[in-house]
Amino acid sequence: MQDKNKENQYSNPPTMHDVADVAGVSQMTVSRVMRGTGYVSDDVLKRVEDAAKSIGYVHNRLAGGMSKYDNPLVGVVVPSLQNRVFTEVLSGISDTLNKNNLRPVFGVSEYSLEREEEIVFDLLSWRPRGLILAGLEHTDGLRRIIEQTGVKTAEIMDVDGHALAASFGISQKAAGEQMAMHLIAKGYKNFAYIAGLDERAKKRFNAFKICIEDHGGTISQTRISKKTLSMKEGRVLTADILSGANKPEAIYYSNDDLAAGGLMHCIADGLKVPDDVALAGFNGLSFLEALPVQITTTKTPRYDIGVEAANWISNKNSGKQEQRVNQFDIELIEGDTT
Amino acid sequence: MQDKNKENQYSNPPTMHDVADVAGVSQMTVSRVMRGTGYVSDDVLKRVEDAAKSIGYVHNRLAGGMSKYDNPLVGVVVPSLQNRVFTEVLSGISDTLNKNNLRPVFGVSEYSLEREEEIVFDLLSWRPRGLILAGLEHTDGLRRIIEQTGVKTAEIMDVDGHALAASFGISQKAAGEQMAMHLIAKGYKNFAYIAGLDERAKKRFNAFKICIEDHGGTISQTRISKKTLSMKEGRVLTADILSGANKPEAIYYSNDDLAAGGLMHCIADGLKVPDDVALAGFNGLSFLEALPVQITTTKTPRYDIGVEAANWISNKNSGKQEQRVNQFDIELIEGDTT
DNA sequence: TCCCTATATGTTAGCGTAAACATATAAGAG
DNA sequence: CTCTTATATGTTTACGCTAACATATAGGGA
Repeated sequence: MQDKNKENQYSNPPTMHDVADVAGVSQMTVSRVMRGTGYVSDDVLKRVEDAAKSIGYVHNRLAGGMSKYDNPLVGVVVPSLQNRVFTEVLSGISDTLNKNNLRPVFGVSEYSLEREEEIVFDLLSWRPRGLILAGLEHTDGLRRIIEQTGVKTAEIMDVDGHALAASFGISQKAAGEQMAMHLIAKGYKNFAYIAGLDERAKKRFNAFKICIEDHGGTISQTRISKKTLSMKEGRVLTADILSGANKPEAIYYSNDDLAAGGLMHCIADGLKVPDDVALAGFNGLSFLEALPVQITTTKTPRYDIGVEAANWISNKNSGKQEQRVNQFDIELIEGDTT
Repeated sequence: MQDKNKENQYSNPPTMHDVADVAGVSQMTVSRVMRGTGYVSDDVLKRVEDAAKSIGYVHNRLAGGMSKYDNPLVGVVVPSLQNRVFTEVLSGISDTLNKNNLRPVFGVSEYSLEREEEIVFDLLSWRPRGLILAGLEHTDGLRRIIEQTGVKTAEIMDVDGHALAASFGISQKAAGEQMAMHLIAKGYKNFAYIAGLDERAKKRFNAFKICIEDHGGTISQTRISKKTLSMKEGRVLTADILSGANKPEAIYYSNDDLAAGGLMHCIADGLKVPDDVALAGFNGLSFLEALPVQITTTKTPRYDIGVEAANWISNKNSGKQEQRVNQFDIELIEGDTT
C-alpha cells in the first residue's frame, strides 16, 4: 500500500460511507444518527458517534441540501457594520437564529441598493430558508427575484411603505413628527439638521421638516455627511454650523453619535446647552446614559426588532396570512439638551 | 394540463435544464455561462442570461458544491457583536471577502470556548474554504477537528501563543507592558484595573501587572464586569472604585468605552484628570477624538487585522511555508488623562 | 487543397446525502 | 401459536450540478 494520509486511510475527506464502515452499519444509519431522526438503537448510536469522531467526520450539508430539505441558512444584508444600530439588530438576529439552530450568512451593502441586489442574488444561490433585509427600498430586480424564488423575506427597521412579505420596524415618519412636535412645544423656531445617507433618516427628516414648517419654523441649515456617522463627525459638523452667521436654536441629528459629538463640541467650546443651542438625537443608544448631560433622543427597540424578524423567519408556519406589518413602539426621551 | 405555477411551467423551482430548454442549448452550456468559465459565444451568452432572467433561475451552489470545487464560504466566529473592536474587524473581513467574491457565514460565541466549538463544527458542515476565529485559545476538541479536516484557519487579535496555522493580531503582552511603563514613567504607583471577561485583556493585564509590580507599584483594586463593556458600565465601576477608601492614582481600563465612561464620571463629579485620577484605555477607537479631553490609550489596527486575515484566507497559494505569525504594530497615544 | 488549432458546444459519469421503499426482528394481542 | 405492530436497519434512487471527455465548426498556414 502506498502511504496516503497518515490519519485516514479512507477516501479523503471522509464520508458517511467511511463512518458506516468503521461502525459496521449502513450509510443510511449514519445519516439517521447525524440528523437525529428515525429509529436508532443506543448501541448503534454510540458506535456511529465514536466512529465519526475517530475518523474526524463532519456532516456535509452541501450534499444533503440537494434533496429538498430545510436549509438552516438565513441570508442577512445590512447597510453597514460601523453603525451600532445595525450591529445591535444583528445581535438580536444572531442570538435568535442560534436558538433555532439556524445560521446567518452575511452581506454588507454599504448603503447601495445595487450592491444589495448583487449580494442577495449571491446569497440565494445557497438556497437559504429566509432573507432579512434592511428597509423597504430595493431595486426592481431584487423585488422580482424575491418574488420569483418565493424566498421568505423579512424587511427590518422601517414600516412606512409597502413590504414584500413582512416588515419589522418603527414608523420613521411618526418618529420625525414626534420630535418636531417636542421641539416646537419647547419654543424653538430655527433649526439645523445633520445626517448621513440613510434612507430611514430621509423619511424621518421629511416628516420632521413638514411638521416644523407647518408650525412656522424653518430648517435653515443642513449637513449631509458621506462619512461614517461618528461622534467625531458630529463634532466637526456642529462646529461648522455654529461658526456661521445664522445660528440655529436647535440641531436635529440623524443619530446619537452625531448628537453626542455635538454635545462634546459644546462642552469643549463652553456653550450652554440648551440655552445657546438645543440638541436632539435619534436611537437612544445606551452610551448616552454615560454622558455627563442627558441628550434628548428617540429610543428605538433595535435588538427586539432583530429578535422578532429572526423569529418570524425561524417559524415554519408563518408566511401565511399573519401580520405583515409589525410596528414597534418608539419613545421620546426628554433629556437636558432641549 | 393542470394549472401549475402561473409564472413557470417548468419543474419548480427552475434548474439549469429549464434555462437550457428556454435558451435552446445544453445544460452544460448554461453551467458555463453561470460560472463564466470555458468558451461561450456572445450570442449564446445573451440568450442564456435572458432565459435565466425570464424564468427566475438562481444558481444553486449546493448542487455543484458536491463535486469538489472551491466553496466561496468562509466561517467567521467572533465573541460578540456588541464590542466595536469585533465589528471593526468584521468590517475589514467583510470588505475583503467581498472583493474576493467570498461570503462570510457568521457565528457569535459569547466569549464561550464551548460555544465556539459547537459553532465551528456546524460551520464546517458547509465545507467552507476557510475559517477565521478570534484568539488563540480553543477547546481541544476544536483543535482536533481543525487538524483533522485540514480547514485553513486564521486566528485573529492575538499573537502571544501557538497558532493553529496563522495568526493576525497584536502582542497583548507588549501592549500591557508598554502602558505600564508609560504610567510608571509618569510617577503613578497605586493602580486600579477595570475589565471584562476577554482573554486578550487578561493577557494584557498579566503583563501590565508584572511590570507595575517589578517597578514598585501595586494594583490595589480590580473590577471584572460580566456585562457588556459600555461607557455606562465604565462610569458605574469608576464611581464605585473612587468612592472607596484607598483611591488609586491611575485606572487602567481594558477598553476605551470603559475609560470614556470613567472620564464622564470625572467630568460630572468635578474631578480633575489626571491630577485627581489618571485614566488609560485600550484600542484607540475613533470616538475618543470627539471627547473634550483626549484619553491616553493604545491604538490597535483592528480593521487592518481583518483585512489581512481575510486576504490570507482568500489567497489560494497561501497555506504553505509563509509567515505563521503576523504581528501588527501598536501605538501608545498619550492624551491628557495621564 | 489538407491539416492543425482555436473556438464553441454536447455527452457521460459521478459527487455525498436523504427520501422512499423494503426487510428484519422482537414484543404484545388475541 | 399466529398475527399485528413498533422498532431497527438496509437498498435503491434521485437531487442539480461540474469535471472530464467527446464532437463540431471555422479560419489560417503549408
